[in-house]
Amino acid sequence: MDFQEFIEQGEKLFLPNLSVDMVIIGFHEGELKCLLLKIGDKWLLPGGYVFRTESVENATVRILRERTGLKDPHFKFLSVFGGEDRKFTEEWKQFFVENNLPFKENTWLNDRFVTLAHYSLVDFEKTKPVIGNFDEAFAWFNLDELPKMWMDHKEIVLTAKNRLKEDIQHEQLTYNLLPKEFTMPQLHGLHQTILGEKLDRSRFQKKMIASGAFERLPKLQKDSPGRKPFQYRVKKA
Amino acid sequence: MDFQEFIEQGEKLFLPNLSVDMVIIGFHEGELKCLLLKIGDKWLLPGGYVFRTESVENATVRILRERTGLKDPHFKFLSVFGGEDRKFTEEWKQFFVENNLPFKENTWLNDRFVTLAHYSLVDFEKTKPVIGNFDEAFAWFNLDELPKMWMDHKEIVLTAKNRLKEDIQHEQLTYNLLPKEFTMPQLHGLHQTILGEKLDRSRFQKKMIASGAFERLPKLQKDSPGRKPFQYRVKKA
DNA sequence: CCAAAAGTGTTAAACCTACACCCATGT
DNA sequence: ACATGGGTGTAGGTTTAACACTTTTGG
Repeated sequence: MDFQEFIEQGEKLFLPNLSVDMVIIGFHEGELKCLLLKIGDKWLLPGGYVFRTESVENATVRILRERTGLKDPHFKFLSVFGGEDRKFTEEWKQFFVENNLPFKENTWLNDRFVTLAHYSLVDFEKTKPVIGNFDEAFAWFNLDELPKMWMDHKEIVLTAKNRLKEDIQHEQLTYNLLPKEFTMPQLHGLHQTILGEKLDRSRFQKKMIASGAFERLPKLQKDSPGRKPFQYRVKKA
Repeated sequence: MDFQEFIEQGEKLFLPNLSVDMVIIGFHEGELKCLLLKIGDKWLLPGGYVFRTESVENATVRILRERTGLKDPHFKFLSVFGGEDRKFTEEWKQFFVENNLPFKENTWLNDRFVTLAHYSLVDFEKTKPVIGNFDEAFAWFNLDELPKMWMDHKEIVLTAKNRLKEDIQHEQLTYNLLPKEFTMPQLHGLHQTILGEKLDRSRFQKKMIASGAFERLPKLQKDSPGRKPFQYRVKKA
């Protein structure tokens, strides 16, 4: 579907007033990053709309795949953002004007939207972002150094950041941020980054192993200075 | 808004293809009950639609208040149900025909709906249910003895039941199911009912008190057989 | 005074914490 | 050999579990 089609056909193809947004989180060089797209001079979350003939879940996976190139991306529902005047009118207007496109006030794009926000944890190395119809660029931003963003999108990212902190306490899901095979030191550092605090190395290691979620691979990794760590993989059910 | 208005104006007033449903849960005579409404020969969850000029949250509270008569009802988001063919066409058709109403296939009521399901914990005694536009009756059903229900509404109730089990482990929220002042034996029985298992009385009591969420009232309650229990109240922040 | 209900104690096991210690490896 | 990074051990405190004990009250 190209640009023109999208604008013209959107109203017929998609469920109106409903969008799906994704906070796509990766881990790179000890920092949590979030994938954003640029439209005009501000950034926004990867997102999309639900086809009238498609389930919300399907739309979510489809949108994720389109933007990340991943076959089977992880994702989890985050929250509904449904403010009474949640519109992107100003942002779209600016974009259309700047690009010499014909701006119409009453396009479906300018309607009030309820969005179903999700977060997705991805392997930074495996993720090959692809920009969408309107997007000028993509970039990974440190969760603590977000750029100017559309509407409430920054708030959505911060909600995801906090939710991740909570979820990590109850579920084993952070391995989604690492390659299939990873070491305990890597997982340890990741947890410290997410929680923003130091975690005892010894205790962390034992807790993770005791959780039974991981299986140790007899191989060791090639590294440089110290002892070589074991690798781990998520235990298949 | 009366019946006719609702059908005719609905399309203009409400966000299309989006509904809000509520699993309203009460606790009565040692059993968890769920408030359902009757339309035709099946039952459904209290629910409604979001005004175009209203936030989702506002709609949720409004719908809850309308059906329960409670001023400040508790509620928590449950899940999105967004199947690709989630329609009530058959159910509405049957209802309209049986009531000699003119049925139109392509009314907004028969559209595909994405619903935002919530659960609400209420004080059974304080809740005075009110039926809505189409409803013939309301009733409280034991969560384990649900009647025939519309579409996926039974699934939604079961999702709420399971979610409640999980949430109870992490948050102090079950007091919403009891009167403002309650005893530990009451809270104990409630937890046992929700979890479906026996909990050590001694440990439960100490855990609850240690949580610091409750304050003991020096009063005792009048009862019949044994010792009189303390009453507790949620500690104000 | 006895049974029932509610509250409190007791003990052992399990778990968490904060380190200390030991092993492997590159320089 | 030694600094670095990784893995494991241990002593202490805290929390949990299971059940025993005590207090209060109605009959």
